[in-house]
Amino acid sequence: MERDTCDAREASSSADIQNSWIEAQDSLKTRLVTEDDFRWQLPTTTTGTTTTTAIGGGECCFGVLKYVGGVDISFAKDDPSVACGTLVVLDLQTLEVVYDDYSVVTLHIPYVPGFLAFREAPILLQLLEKMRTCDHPFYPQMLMVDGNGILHPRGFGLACHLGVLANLPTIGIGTNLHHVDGLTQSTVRQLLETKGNLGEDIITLRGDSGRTWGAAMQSNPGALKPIYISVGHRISLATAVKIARMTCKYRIPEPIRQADIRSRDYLRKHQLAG
DNA sequence: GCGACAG
DNA sequence: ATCTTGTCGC
Repeated sequence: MERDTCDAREASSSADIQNSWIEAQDSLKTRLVTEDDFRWQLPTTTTGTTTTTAIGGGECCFGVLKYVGGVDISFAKDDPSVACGTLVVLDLQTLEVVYDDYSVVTLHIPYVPGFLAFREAPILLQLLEKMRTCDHPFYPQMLMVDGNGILHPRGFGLACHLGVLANLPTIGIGTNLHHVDGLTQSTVRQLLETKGNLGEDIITLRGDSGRTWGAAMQSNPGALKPIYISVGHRISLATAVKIARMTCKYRIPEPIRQADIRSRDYLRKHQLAG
């Protein structure tokens, strides 16, 4: 049990770890699907009521999107390593929570920008797996994630990571812009302002390279601050935006908002926050 | 060298 | 992410 007085012989430096993380991201990224790849269909909303798209006049062959999942993690105020992962499932028609589950763990991996998944994905995957292995009838048909999808330095954020590993369609929702490919808050603000005069509340996030990274949407009529929507896995940006719109009761899409609120409540109620 | 950097 | 109550406003 010799006590080291210096870090010279550490097994791996943080640079080594980050390089291994980059390799893992690049490897998982080969399995990423950025187009619609699911068997359900979106409900089509008409004025006031929600109806399903008619197929052959009868019942839909593959079902309609009904169970939308949301995941988030909150942290204890005094100890940032104590985290509560939360999975909720909402009924898309009513936006009511029909399932929720929580897992409090101690995290040993720090948050490093660009590598959020290595800190947060394990606990969230565990919650999904628990639900899937018991064949829960409300297992989500798709998942909304608090964090970006392809809007990420290497095009593989938390939403992609979770989508690939859980083999679920996912959408990334960010509250703040992770600057990538020349995109900045000020450019987004300017573009939204211009679009706003034309009655639009959304812009496509196109970087200097010409690549489309996602969309910025002013989901709350009054507020200027947008949310950042990006493709996670097995879903197109157009579909992701539609679903984000359908689930926005307030600024943050309801599945994520509920996961966020309940996650924090859970820590409070269990007096794990201090 | 300096700033930026999802949660 | 978290520390934090009420408060101003639509």
